[in-house]
Amino acid sequence: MNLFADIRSLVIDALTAMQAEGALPNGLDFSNVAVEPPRDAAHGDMATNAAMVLAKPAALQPRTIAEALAAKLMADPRIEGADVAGPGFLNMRLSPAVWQSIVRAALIHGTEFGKSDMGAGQKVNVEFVSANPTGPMHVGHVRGAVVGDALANLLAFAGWSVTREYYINDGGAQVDVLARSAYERYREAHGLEPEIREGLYPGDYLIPVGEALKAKYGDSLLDKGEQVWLADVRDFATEMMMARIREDLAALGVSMDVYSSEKALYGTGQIEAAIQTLRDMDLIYEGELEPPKGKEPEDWEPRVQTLFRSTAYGDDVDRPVKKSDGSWTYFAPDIAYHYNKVQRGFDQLIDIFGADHGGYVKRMKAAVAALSQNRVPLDIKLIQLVKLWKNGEPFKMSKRAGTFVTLRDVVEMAGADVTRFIMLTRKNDAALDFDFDKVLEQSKDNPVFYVQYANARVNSILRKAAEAGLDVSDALLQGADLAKLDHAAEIAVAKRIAEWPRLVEIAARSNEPHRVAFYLYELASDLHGLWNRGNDDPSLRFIQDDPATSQAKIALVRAVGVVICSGLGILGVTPVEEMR
RNA sequence: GCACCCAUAGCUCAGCUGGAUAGAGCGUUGCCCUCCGAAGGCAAAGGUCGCACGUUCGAAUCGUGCUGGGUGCGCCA
Repeated sequence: MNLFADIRSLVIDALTAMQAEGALPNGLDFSNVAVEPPRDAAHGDMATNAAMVLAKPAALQPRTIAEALAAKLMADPRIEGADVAGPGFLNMRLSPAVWQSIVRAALIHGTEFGKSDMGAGQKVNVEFVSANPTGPMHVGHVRGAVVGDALANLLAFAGWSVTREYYINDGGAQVDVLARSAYERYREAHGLEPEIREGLYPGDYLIPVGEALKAKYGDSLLDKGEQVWLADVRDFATEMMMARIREDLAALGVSMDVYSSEKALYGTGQIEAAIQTLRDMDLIYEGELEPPKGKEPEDWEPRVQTLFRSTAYGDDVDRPVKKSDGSWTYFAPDIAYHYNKVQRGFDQLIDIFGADHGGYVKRMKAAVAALSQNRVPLDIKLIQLVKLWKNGEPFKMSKRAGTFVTLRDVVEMAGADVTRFIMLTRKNDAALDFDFDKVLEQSKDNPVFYVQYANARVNSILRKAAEAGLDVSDALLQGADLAKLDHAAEIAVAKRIAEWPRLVEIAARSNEPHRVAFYLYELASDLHGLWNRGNDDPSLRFIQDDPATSQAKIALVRAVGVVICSGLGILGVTPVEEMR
């Protein structure tokens, strides 16, 4: 289904045949032979660098190889022309039938068109969001949630078996702070003045937690010491926050397959076991760390800690797994958690972190490399900041949350579809501006609108054609005489459609879902362009007097719509049928 | 001080894991609706790809060293 892969294997077959005939020496490595669309369309439809890559190892002139290869390739009916150009490129022109057949393939496979088996069913775990269960999700989490979810969709489309996972940080001091904050709201629910001291969470969202605590415990916790209520209130509040977070995720259209709890790792021996595994590899020792250069912490004094020899796996310094008082650092349960993922049999791990966790990447990769004996690759995607804008100025603060803009604010103001698309219009490691005014604008300045408009146009054309008395069912369009799609402008759109399966593989290989968004923009642009050419050249209008010609043209339009829907599906954006 | 990320047109950004004359959108200039949705399209102008070496047949892309910006750097998570 991937045309580029098909042509590449055609090239490889030709090269192999040349070896059999003695035109090329045996034992050449073909892995660097690439088949790509040339940047400049004037160079043809496909280009291969085979002659340049093989010239040196074969001890032949690039031109000699290229000419022999061209002659071989010309025997295939799909190849209409093959010219040697530049330093040794072989430019191929494909027969129109090739492109026309792509349109048919898209119609037959529908939104399955472009699916790949590249992942070969390997198990990949995508861990994302993992927001602390101490409050509702805020803007900072939204981009990570969208990127993680879209990446998971993309990998599934490319043939991986994907697990979406959320790691609940419910084991540290921050959930005690949550408990104390909720307790003040509990007191408030009894008519007492809450004491929201410095360091507690001030947001309104804890008021319902206080009321729920009152409903459950009555006044039995009032005027009691922390040792009486802390654990219960902590569990109760954490549970309520997680319920809230699940709702937030649902509002964005994200659902997790697995929620893993940090707290659940304590007391089960899992942390000890993970650390012991490292110790058995001589990667754990007691030692002192050098003070950080530059700005030294004021209260620095050397302490002996339990350290992980992460430098053995490329980290800059060894990292503590225990604090000087002997308790675990945050890193220790995280090691155990990643060990758990390795033991569950994943072939690949992906973590989506905020950019402020950049300093954590090397040690986490070191831990996974050590614990999996370099079997399981860990890719960590760092998500850069989102800056919100409204009315030309930075948008800050939420009335509800007190200190931050919540996910709910964003989704209510922009809608889940718009939010998701915009969050995917930058690569993950570049900062992103999110302007509420621009993302809702109905113009070509707004990529969401532009792509949605293209899909609405497809539907509009299908409606008009039906009104004109044409049968535009997929079954009929699949059988259309696509040889009638002979105009260069139409072939150009078919070429773009042909890129889709390849783009899916490129995006999946690099774990970069944003590429899908950019591709859809280009495809939309092609459709808008073709549409407008119909203004000047009536022969390019989709609905013609001749029903067979109309069907072929509408088949092309429908194929564009299919790919847009497929791509939007990966991004998690609902295609609109009609603009209002 | 060290590590990681970023630097591409006036502005906002793509750029296929090394390919040919580096691409979009905005903005500027000039065009296109008696015609399937002009909420759109076409065209022009605009570049030492931060700088300097290096690897290569070939570098925006890979390596090294700089410059400028962001993030992080034991007893937070």
